[in-house]
Amino acid sequence: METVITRFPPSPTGFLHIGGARTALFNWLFARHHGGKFILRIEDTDLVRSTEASVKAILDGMEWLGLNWDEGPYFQTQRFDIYREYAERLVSTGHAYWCECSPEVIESRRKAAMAEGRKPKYEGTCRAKGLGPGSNRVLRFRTPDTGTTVLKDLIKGPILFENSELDDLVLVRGDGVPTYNFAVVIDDITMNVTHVIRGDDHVNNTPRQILIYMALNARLPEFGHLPMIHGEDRSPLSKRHGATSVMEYKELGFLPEALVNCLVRLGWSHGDEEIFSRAELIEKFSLEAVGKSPGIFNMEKLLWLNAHYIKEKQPEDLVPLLRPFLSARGYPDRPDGYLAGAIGTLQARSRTLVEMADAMRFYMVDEVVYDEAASAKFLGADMRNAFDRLTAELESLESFNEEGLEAVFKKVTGELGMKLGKIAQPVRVALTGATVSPGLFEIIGVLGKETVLTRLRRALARME
RNA sequence: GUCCCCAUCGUCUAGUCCGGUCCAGGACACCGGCCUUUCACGCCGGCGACGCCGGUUCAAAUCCGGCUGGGGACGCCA
Repeated sequence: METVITRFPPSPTGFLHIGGARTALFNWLFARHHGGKFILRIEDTDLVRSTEASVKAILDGMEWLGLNWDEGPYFQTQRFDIYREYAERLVSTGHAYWCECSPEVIESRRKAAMAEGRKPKYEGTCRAKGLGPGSNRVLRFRTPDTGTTVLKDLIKGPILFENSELDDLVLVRGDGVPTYNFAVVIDDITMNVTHVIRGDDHVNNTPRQILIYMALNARLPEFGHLPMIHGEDRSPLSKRHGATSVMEYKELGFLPEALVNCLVRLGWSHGDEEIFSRAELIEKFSLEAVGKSPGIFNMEKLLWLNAHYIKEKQPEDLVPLLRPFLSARGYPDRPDGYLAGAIGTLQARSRTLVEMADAMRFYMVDEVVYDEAASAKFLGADMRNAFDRLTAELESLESFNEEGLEAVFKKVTGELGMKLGKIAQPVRVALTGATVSPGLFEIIGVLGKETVLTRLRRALARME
């Protein structure tokens, strides 16, 4: 089999969104699985809406997800000469002609057709005029009047289109800029793309594109159309469904491996498996296992996956990822080792880095803030004695490890004839300010002797 | 309106190509229980679906037709 070449061609009119990211991911995986090439191409022929900031945002998103490309990014605006050459070829072979119909006329005919319940189509007014190029004239493709165009879709199977349903699409605009349907075909031909994997919304463009390939005598690539991703209400994913930009997920504290895992399972499956490492994805990915029906993006599953990947990581590896969230909260700076220790106690309790950073507060601040209800309930005068004894015992404890701490707590509770549970919550409140936290001995181990004693004494002082 | 696509638990899906092994399996969420110094994690259990109607067949989630529902496209946007 020849080298597989796929591409991801975003238009730089916004951020890299969830749908685009999945398309990119599937193209990337397909190329990697087959040991082929993955090309990044920026489709910026919409001069008005394209921005450089969007290009940057898309590249950032790709990089964060780890979708590296082998060629590009190419920019369509830098390839006008190529398109012009192919346009001339189509004219000289009788596959394209110049049209002088004004956009206004076309538009009003379109509306009229819709109003009458007909499919709006360009009638071919200028087909036989034999016009040459001129200002404001567009170049149109001469679509065959009869016949059937077949799209052999790798995902959906064969789809038939009657050529009579199609009209003479514009290849080059009045200002000389090529349109999407023309530019993609030329790009995919000249970049030797072998597999076009893209969103479902392009199915209806495909017969037109196939006709252009045929007019150019170019070899057809394979096509695979992915079903769309919808929001909870089954409408196309948009802002009102929450975060749509990939980078927003980074800011919400998600790990790229979780998003990738979530995205790949939307439409693709491998038996009953849910969790896939990058290497496993590359090994197992195939278009045959891609489903045909649209899927709904499910935040709960993403959270579960993210929790999984947070648990799986080494605490040290989480430190640099968490730091931005920590400093955003204005916590004092702490050494890596200390942070890693704290993270280790929070991994099983955090679904996102945001949750983790929030839960980190008591590890970071110099003085804990007591939850009022908790302090009223657990830091009463009845605990004075126990805290007194505990403080004294801890003061003389050499190593603050689990065994030593447990021994101390057992000794004190034994002496006072109380259960561990009785003293645990008050100590927890004294150390963290709240009733919910990681295990007591874990916390003490991370906080260290000095801080623990300071916090216990401060709590003791409040017990009047 | 016209053309195109899709249809299994609330959600993601396995099974559908090659009918019987499926009174439909897994995962998320939800509900119980266990573990336990709190909360989580983990473990165990529960709830829950083949859109509808016909046809073919000894037998249909699986094949065929229709209907309904959803989505997409119909731009000098991509």
